[in-house]
Amino acid sequence: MQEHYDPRSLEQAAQEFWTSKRAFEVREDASKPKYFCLSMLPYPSGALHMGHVRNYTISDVISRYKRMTGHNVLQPMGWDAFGLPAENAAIKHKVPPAAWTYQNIEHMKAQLQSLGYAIDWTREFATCSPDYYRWEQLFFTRLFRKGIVYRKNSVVNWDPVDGTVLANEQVIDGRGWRSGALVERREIPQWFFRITDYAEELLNELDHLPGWPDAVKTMQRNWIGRSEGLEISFAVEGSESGESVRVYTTRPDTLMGVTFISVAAEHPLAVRAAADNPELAAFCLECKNVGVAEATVETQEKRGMATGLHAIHPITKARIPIHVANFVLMGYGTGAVMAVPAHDQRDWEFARKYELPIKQVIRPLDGGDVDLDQGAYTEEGLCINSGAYDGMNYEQAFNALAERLSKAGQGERRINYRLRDWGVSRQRYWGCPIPIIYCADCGAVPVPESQLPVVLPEDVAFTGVKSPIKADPEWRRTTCPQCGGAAERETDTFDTFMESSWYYARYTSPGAQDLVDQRANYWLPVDQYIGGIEHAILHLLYFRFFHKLMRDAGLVHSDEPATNLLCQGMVVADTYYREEANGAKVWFNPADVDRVLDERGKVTGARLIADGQPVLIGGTEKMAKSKNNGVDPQTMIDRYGADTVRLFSMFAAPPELSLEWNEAGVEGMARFLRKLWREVHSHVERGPCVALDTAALNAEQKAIRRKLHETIQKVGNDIGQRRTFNTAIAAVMELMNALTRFEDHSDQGRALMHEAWCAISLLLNPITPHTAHGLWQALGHGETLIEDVGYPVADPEALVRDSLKLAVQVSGKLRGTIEVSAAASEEEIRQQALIEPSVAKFLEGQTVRKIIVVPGKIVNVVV
RNA sequence: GCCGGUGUGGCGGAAUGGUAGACGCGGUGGACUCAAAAUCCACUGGCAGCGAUGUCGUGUAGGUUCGAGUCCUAUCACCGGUACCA
Repeated sequence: MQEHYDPRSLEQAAQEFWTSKRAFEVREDASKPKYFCLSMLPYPSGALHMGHVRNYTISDVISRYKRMTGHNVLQPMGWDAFGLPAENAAIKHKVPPAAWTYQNIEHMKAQLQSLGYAIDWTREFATCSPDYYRWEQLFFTRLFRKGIVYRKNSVVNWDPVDGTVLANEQVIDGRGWRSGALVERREIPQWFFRITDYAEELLNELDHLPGWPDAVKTMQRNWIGRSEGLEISFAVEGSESGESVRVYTTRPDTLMGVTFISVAAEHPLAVRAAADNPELAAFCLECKNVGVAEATVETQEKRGMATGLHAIHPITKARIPIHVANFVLMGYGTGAVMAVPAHDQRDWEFARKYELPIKQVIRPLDGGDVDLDQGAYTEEGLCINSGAYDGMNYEQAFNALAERLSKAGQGERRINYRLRDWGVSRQRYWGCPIPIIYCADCGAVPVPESQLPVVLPEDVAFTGVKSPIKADPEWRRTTCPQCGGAAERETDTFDTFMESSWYYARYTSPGAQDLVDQRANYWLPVDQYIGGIEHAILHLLYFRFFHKLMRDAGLVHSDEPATNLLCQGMVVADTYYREEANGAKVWFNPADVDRVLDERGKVTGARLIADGQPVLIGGTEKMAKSKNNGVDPQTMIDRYGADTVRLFSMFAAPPELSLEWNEAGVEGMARFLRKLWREVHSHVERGPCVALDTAALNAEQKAIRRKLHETIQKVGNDIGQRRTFNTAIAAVMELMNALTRFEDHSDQGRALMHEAWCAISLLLNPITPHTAHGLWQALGHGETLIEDVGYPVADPEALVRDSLKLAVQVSGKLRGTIEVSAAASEEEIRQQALIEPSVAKFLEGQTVRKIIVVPGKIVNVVV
């Protein structure tokens, strides 16, 4: 055994051993329980960042642990290779998106391998490969025939100067990021998936996912947003054709309080009214001068304008003005809402601003007063000022109005979802081509299976604004699969959420001549899925939806893609900057900055190492290029070794919280591994030891052995059940501290130490597998694949205690502790607590009212 | 705006409603050394006290409970998502 801990040689040796054994290549094996451990598909952005390291280390710890508990573990890896950043890089660096992407993959794969993950690399793929996306195209054409996909108009951010569609993140303060032009909402035809047909199932199945975080399930429930209400028709005044405006409401009990109607700028009524009203036309145009992002629409100043048109209230027949409002969007619901300012806060503010009437029609159940000068009353209550409906509660009024309106043909009950159908068309080059051919005679025709894949050309000159396949008439030109006539290909590509919605299934079936084959039903569903919380809604909803589509196509047999989900927090770091004369901030990397401390170790300032001059401290933020606070994993691996980096990532915070990168902390982890190595080394140097005889141990030895087995129990539980790797590591550190203080070189003392060092090697193996590999070998086991050794299990006999320490409180305040026999009765504990001197002095002159004894924990004497 | 989350020493964090601050970092003092690095030992939430000890303390304000960091109500700050970033 080497005397000093040398991560470089240790890690190389372990990795070569695993590779030569093909240790992590797996196939279906009916004799073992399967375990599919999956990390979210990485985007090959250029270099591995700490977020990746954290994600894959969590996954690796769980994978190796599960393998050690006898599971057949699949841990795959691949690349989410299509996407916008490749196009941006192409513009900036004049490299084709494909070449840039492949380069990044090669680099990042080497980085991943240096971290020693137990990945089955034979299953790797990149989603930009035609061998992958051809099956996605095939599936799309099948869904087209089933009627799950359809085409309709929808709005996009349009940059009128560049003549291109912008992503929401490319719209900054309402302007295109490159051109600076004000963006416009523009309608274009796009392809959609009928995800709303699955809304009910996507909602209900959340109740059958106990292994998913509540936060994710709650967000998905709210996103789907199921509501029950009425869709009501208001006749438009003076319309000969019987035209009406339809609104949806979940508060039909407030119908008598409607004082105006708001419609979107694109609503047919608004368009008609604007035709002979230049002022209104200008306003409608202005309403469209804003991006499509919900956050933008909902935070802008609420504005509106009267159309001059009126609707007729279906019950009271009152004339109700119709307004255009900038916060109502066409295409979400009916593009029109009934406004009840007395009982809806947004309508109240709008009515106040434009001096529209506010009519109270609900009074509180408790009979209290409502002050409509302060705001809307939005709670449920009883109807007033509502004629025949006065005195009814929410449900009674809802039912009565539903019946009356539906009899009159003016409304009906409806279940509505906030969830909208999934638009999958993107007007971009670097994505999977949508396999549709447009024929003048036959319309939109799916590309036949025999002609798939529709390959995206990779060797292109891409300069920015226009997609090469849109610019190239030759690529577009084709013949109609139905009539053989001249036709054109679709030049839009898929949303990249498409590729990441089914990749997990493809991992199970490499080489299959369909999306998947029968192997998918051995591995699926995924047993543990791990990724960032930022994917809580979109990716995870599409992922669940796609699984149901595949199920309904007979490809997989489960209802949900993943039974357990772990959402890890972000990796953050300190930021440092200086302000330039023009107010611009220049950011400095934490590695280039020294912090100034006071005598208590509190940070009082910071200075740049290069010039010794002060820099400002900008707080702790997510590692990002824009703040120059990213820490390169490769530098850390080169400096400390992969195991130290893995250990710190798991130790610094529980997985769900954000992790603050701190190099001093990393040094602490390196120190721990060095110390562990040194301790095992000196143990091994003393030569072989005798077999452990647990019956022959003295009291001190028994206490150490109990500590050992308590730690074994805790670590197994922390890694296997609680997934709190930080506390598992802390427990091992605590054990090691106890062991180094335990200087007992007797035969049984050394045998006990041997048991302990062996157990620690195995306990730490999921987290620091290279070090564990070296220690296990040094402890006399030869070069072994530790994953096949088995995870330590606590010896119940070692856990037995003779006496317990109990805390004693007097009226809830801690006053002392007592040592009681493990067999002591409650009465004995009571007596002992009362005579304990530190307790008794607080009882003088007091009357003991009762004594609460919580077995094994605490005694509370209430006075 | 809306939905979800987080808030505990100088810092990261620990704590099935039961001894708040485990473990690590940082800091202070000491040992070893010609010296440094490495390593080892002791102390380290605030206040009062030589000390024993007392007292305050988990964003803020209330509440439930024998007992609240943990549960409830309100509120503030920060983070994530908000349908074309992934």
